[in-house]
Order: sequence, then structure tokens, then C-alpha cells
Amino acid sequence: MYLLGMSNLNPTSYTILGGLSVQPDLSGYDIRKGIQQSIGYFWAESYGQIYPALKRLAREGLIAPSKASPNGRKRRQTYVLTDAGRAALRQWLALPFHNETPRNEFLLKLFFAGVASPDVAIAHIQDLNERNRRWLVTIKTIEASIPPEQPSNPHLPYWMLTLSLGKAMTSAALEWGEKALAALNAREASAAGSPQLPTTRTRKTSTSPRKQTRGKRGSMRSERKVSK
Amino acid sequence: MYLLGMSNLNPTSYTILGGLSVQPDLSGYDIRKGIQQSIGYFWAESYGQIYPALKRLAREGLIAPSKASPNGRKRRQTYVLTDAGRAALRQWLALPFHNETPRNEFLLKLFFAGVASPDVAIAHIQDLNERNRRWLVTIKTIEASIPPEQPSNPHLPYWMLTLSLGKAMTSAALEWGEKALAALNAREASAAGSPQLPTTRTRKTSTSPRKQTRGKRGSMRSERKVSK
DNA sequence: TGGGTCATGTAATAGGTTACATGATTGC
DNA sequence: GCAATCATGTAACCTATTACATGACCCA
Repeated sequence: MYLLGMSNLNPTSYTILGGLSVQPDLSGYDIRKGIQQSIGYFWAESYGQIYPALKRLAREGLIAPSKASPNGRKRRQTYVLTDAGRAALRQWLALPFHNETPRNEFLLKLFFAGVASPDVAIAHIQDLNERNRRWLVTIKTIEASIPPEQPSNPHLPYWMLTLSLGKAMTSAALEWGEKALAALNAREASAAGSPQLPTTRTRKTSTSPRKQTRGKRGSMRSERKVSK
Repeated sequence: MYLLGMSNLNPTSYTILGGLSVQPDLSGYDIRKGIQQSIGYFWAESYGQIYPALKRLAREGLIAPSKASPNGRKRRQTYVLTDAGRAALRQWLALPFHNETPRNEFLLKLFFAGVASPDVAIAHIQDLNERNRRWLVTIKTIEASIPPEQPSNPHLPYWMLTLSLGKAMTSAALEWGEKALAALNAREASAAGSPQLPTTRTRKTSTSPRKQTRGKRGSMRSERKVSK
């Protein structure tokens, strides 16, 4: 009965189903905003994914257009979950989760930092610490915005768990970063005390790395396939 | 002088440059193996990325084919870093690191776990804990394999730092997982004690989710674009 | 002589971001 | 009337994984 040509949705689609299961009558725009505000510290979606996914989900009957416009807004399409959609969501929830391929560019640069000046590693760790401090603020903000809800909400215990994992990991990384920074600074200081061969490294006064431009950021598209 | 049509390499290319900066005369195969064995807990590369990247790096003069075959193997192409390659690597190392888009499927499923039976969340957390325990073993294995090197190795302090961050975050996650599991089990037990309406949830004996098949794993390609 | 691993490579496809285009609505 | 934000959508890329093809070498 439900082995028609559908299935094999992408994670974006399941995120949409999940969002609509928590709150019906959301538009694509709402969904994106909701994701940013509630699970933005561990999940992101772009419009380029959301709108096509909505079309497809509707086509396959997992969501349905709804007319309800909670506020007076017009020209926006909201959706609700269908029974089939709820079933698909439950099915997906029960499957083992995928490990995302590990790709941590911070750790990669730290691993190879021996080729560069110690300033580089120090700057990256400072950068990481700042980002982590900001994450902690974000997480605490979300945390503060939750309790007011009705306490019988079946989602609440799980929402608290996701927040506490986020907090635990970010805190651990921040503690590591502060210790690492202290260790590297001590090492730098002692190196400055003892004699040192003049090497490639030019002791810069600023430790902050300059802005990174990589294909992205539209302009500055210097790359143009060398051969072929 | 060095503003020719090159630059804008992808992370894979920089990983290769990094690998060759630590040890020259590696083949594509070696590089992949080396990555798995030393930084596999935070970085992965596939052949489909490595071989094209090697070609391109050689074309742009950042690496050069070398003849040295450390062991007696034949029919394999090894490479060394050129001066330009080392410069490119240093330049990239100094740029701020990219945050990978946060996409943690475990947290996503946990967040929406309220739509499903409590067994689902419990199974996922057990799964996570097992993976984390395995990570810790891997990290400790790598850790044990490092000290024998010459202590003057300039990479060593950074390698130790990457390992300690990996360990800190994994341990934090594991501690969280154990507490979370205890909390959910307690909740389940107390729910079983108090009367409960018969709902959709079918109390399964097994808590382990079944194998996930999603397009990948070649066979079982049930999806076949419904329309268009 | 045959299995395992070494070794290189490519085609199909998935999955996703960015930049851009377009226009409506709200509030000042 | 104008800026900000709401709102939808698409085309051009990029990045990466998977599956497959191909064959050499090692050793028992």
C-alpha cells in the first residue's frame, strides 16, 4: 500500500516533516526561520533546499497546502502534515542516524600548524574560543525561551536533552581552548627567552588571520579551469 | 609573480599539501591511508577527491611527481611538495577556518523524538554512546603510537592538541549520553508504573533500530524520480 | 592459481550553498 | 513614499561519495 514510487527523501525533507509535526501551517519561510531559531546550533537549511523539498513533499502527499494564515499575511503558502507524512517521519526517526563525514577544518589546520608560525595556531584557537563563547550564549538564549510552554509538551524532555548536549560539548571545547592557549603562550614566551635561529617565520604583531575568500563570495572568481 | 590562474583550491588539496609537508614521496593511496590513520577522527577523504586533486596540484606546480619508491612497489606515482606548494599551504593555514555547516543528524532525530516512541530516543543514545566509546579507543590508539617519534618533531605539540580536543569532546558527549540514558530509562519505568492510554506506540522488545538504506548502498535503488 | 591488498582512475549522482531575480506587505 | 523584511523561487556551481573498472604485485 505504501510502497509506491516515493521514499528516499533527503534530510531536508525530514526536517520539514519534523517542523510541521511540531507546529502546523508553516510556510517555507517560517520553516527556515524556525530551524535557525530552535536547532540552528546543530542544523541548517537553505531556501535552495527547502522550496524544492516542499514541492516534492506535497507532490508525494506527505504534506498538504493549508489555507490558514495565522496572522494577516498574504501571498504565502503554508502546509500541514498528512497522515502519510507523519508515518514517514516516524519511520525515519526509527532508523539509525548517519554519522556526517567528519570534517573539522579547525582541527585540520591545527594538525598542520607545525609548518607555520606559532602565531597561526594561537590565532585559530582564539577564534575558536570566541565562536564557542557565542554558541554558549545562543544555547542559553534558546534555553531561556523554552520553559514558558505548557509543561505537558511531549517534546520538552528531548529539547532539553539536545540543549544539554550542545552545552556540554561546547563547554568542553572552550575549556580545552583556554588551556591550549595558555600552553602555547607559555611555550612562545619561553622560546623568546632562549636563543633562536632566524627562520622563515616573521613575528607579526597582529595575530588575527585575514579574511578568507574561497570561490564563494561571488566576486573574485579568479579560477578558470586551467586546461580542458 | 604568484597571481597566475591558480589558487582557489579545495580543502582536499590542502590536506594533500599538508600530508606531503609532513612526509614526502607519498602516493594517492598512501595519502588516503595516512589520513585515515592519523586524522581519521576529524577528517576524511575519498579517492574520488584525491586523485583528481593530485593531478591538478601537479599541473599547477604545487606538487611534483617523484621517483622514489621507499619500498619495492612499482606502478605507483609518488609526489613531493614544491616550494610553491609549501607557500600555498602556509598561506591557507593562516586564513580563518570555515565552520562546517552544522548538520548533526543524531541531534535532529533526538529533537523530534517526541513524535515517536521513547524507545527510539533510547536506542539512538545507546548507539551514540557505542560510537563514542569506539572513538575514544581509536584516539587512544593513535595517541599511543605517537611518542616513539623524535621529540624534536615540530608537529608533535599540535598533534597532541588535536588529540586532546578529540578526547575532551568525545568524553563530554559520552558522559552526557550516559546521564541521558539513565534519565530516559527512569522516565520509562515510572511511565510503566502509572496507568497509560493505549496509543500508537507498540512497545517493541528490541530497541535497536533497523538498518538504514538511503539511496547509498547501491543495490535497493527503489527511488526512481516520480515525475519529470 | 588464486585471494588479498596495493593502486589508479572515472562516471553517475547526491546533496547543498550562493547569488540573483522578483515582488508584496508593513510600518514609519 | 521608502526601507526593511516577508516571501518564493531558480540557475550555476561546488564538493563529495559511491560504485565500478582495471590491473599489478605478493605470497602461500
